[in-house]
Amino acid sequence: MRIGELARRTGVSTRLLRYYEEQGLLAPGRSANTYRAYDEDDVARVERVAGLVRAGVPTRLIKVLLDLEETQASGRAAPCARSVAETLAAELAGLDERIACLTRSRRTLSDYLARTEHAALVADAARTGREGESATV
DNA sequence: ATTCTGACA
DNA sequence: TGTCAGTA
Repeated sequence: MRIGELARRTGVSTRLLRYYEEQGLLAPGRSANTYRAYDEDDVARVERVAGLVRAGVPTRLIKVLLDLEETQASGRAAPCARSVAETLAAELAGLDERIACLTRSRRTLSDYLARTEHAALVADAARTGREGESATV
């Protein structure tokens, strides 16, 4: 199928489909007319990518994850290359850093607000019910 | 009508 | 990301 149909079937714009390809997330073949040619597997692949993007995973990492899955699917040789694990570990460290930074910001604003006559507006950190977090994709 | 690449907002 | 251009 060509890009238009894939876009309709996955709900992902043709613009994004080409962008994903540019990022190495998709590798459709080309028909004689130079049009991109996608197969059924690409439909699932795109849905997978879209899900990860919605989960906030950077395309750079999605590529790592997808490559890893393919490696595990075809050759059951290496469950997870050390280099891949190191990339993921570095990403984790980066997230921890950002979380720490955001936590400081949160505390600063929270403490300040608590000192005003609007202390009641301070969101309780322990508040549960967190929505919008898409499940494991 | 549909896709392609590159570029701008 | 959307969209416009100029093609094939």
